[in-house]
Amino acid sequence: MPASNSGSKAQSGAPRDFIRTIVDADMKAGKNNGAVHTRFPPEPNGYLHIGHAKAICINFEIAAERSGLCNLRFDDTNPVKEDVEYVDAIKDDIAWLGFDWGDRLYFASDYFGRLYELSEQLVEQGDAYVDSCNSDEIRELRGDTTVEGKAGPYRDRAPAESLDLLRRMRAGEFEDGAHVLRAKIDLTSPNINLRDPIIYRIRHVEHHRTGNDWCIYPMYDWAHGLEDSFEGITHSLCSLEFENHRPLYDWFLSKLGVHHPQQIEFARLNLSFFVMSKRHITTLVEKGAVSGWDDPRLPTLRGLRRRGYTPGSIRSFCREIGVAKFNSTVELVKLENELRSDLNANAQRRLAVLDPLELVVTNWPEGKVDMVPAINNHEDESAGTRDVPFSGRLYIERADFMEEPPKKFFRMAPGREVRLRYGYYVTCTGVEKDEATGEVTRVLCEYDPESRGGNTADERKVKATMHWVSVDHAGDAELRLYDNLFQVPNPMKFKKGKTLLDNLNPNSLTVQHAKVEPSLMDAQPGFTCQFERTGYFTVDTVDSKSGAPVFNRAVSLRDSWAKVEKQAANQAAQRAKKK
RNA sequence: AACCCCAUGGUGUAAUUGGCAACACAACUGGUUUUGGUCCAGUCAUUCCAGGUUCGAGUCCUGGUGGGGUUACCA
Repeated sequence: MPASNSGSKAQSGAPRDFIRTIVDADMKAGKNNGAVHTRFPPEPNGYLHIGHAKAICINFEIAAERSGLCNLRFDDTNPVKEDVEYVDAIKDDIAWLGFDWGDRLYFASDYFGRLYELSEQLVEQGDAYVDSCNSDEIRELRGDTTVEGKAGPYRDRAPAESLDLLRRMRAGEFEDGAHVLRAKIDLTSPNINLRDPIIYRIRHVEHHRTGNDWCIYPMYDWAHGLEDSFEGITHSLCSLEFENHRPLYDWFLSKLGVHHPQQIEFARLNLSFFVMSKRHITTLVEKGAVSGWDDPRLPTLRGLRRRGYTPGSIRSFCREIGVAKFNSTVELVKLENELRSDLNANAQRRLAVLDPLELVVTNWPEGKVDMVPAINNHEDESAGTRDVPFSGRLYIERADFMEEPPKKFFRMAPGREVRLRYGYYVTCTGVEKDEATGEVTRVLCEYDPESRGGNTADERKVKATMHWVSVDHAGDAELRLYDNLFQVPNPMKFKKGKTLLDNLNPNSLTVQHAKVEPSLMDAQPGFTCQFERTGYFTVDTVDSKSGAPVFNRAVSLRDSWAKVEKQAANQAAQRAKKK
């Protein structure tokens, strides 16, 4: 199970939404014997992203909350687009999220035989016929939203003749495209899906699971409802774009007189600063804008996982955003908030200096090393402490020292006393500079031997507590600081002649070399911790090596000092403008 | 263009089904703090518009406006 305190705050009762309301009403009315059974039905043609996570959470959680079941079913009806590689990746991602489909792993391809038999029944009933028009002719005859469809020459083909042709299609007597099986519904329907939709098409293609057993493959509309029916699904939850397919879903099931689940549609997830569609993510991968499908800047589950997102944070995010039929865009900060909330409670703290500046403690005894205890997690006492070496030469953050500090700057400055976290109070006594550039190369200070651990007997206050790492004990680590992949909230909005790529953020990845406390040098891939005062980092699962760790920044800490700085900068700019 | 769906703070969702618009995030104030983190307190909408029904409308009706989906031998 994922380490998580997910749901710790959304405590105002169980989630409520229109789907849960329908399901509960059905159960109360005794429909389906009062049971609920859902399914998550991906096509194995790509990797899952956080939008899929929303659907996964909805299906698995609605069932679990009501002691029901949720199946995992691969909708592998189109062999030209699918592959086992994706089957394995999808299973892995769902399990990582923490959901268990038990022994209920199904494939549409396992139903090919039953699906075919029912199609013969439909033909015998006179509800389907074999059409021998080619795809252009079919499209032409079907019309469009302004033009009514017209019957083609084969629509009134006798059932016996259609049945014979269907059997020969199945037997492989025809080339791709020679015939199709179509439902006989209504060519004049304003809903195009009802204008004699295709049920089977001929495709002499090897299927990743059934090999060459079949040369006709069922279309989504034919397969999906029946799969739901076979599995005893009670509520078939899908996204809004299938709304217009529901009449067809219902038509097939009622014509066949089989178990009839209820299809309910909900809005897909949109997240600001991200693109969710497979097509666009593919573009990013192919154009080299990202390193692959598991790039930590991508909203793919593999990317988020590598970035340092926890399963619990994704699940609580999905719970928080709710379910509705309105096409909305959730702010990225909402997701980040869930991650911070999870990690704040569960991640251990470590000391790491991202942009090192040397600090010399001039009154520190030569050669002395003091192992000071550092608290692993203030939010979780059971996480205990660890000892960190403190010595006379330290690294501090360059941004934590200013020779001429502005008003609200609390950190180190000449003459000022600050606390080095878990260490000692130190007072800045001077600086050393590069004579040519004027850049500060070292900061000098004196420590108070009575302040070990960060407290003094006289309880005098300091305004800042800073993190540090001992120079002689520090390890070198590569840090990958991620920012939004796109620089605009809606990357799909671009001017004529421009593309998605023009909205990329050129600074979405910054690589830095940091000084880290010794314990971090053998951190295991996937280990996630907070670098105190900077952010949450996770050891990269691809490029990190023992002794040469690589850390990905999952998310930074909230930084109210940055806001103060920004405000000050804005005010200064405005003042300059006035002059 | 036709058909279908949708519309509640800056964002995402609630509202016991016609009865005081709630929660989370964001933003802003202030307090606490050995992380400028966390935590705590406070501020921030009369529900797209116009009519109607009603003692009473976010909720029901009519008409607008705006947004999304569909028009594949993909799912």
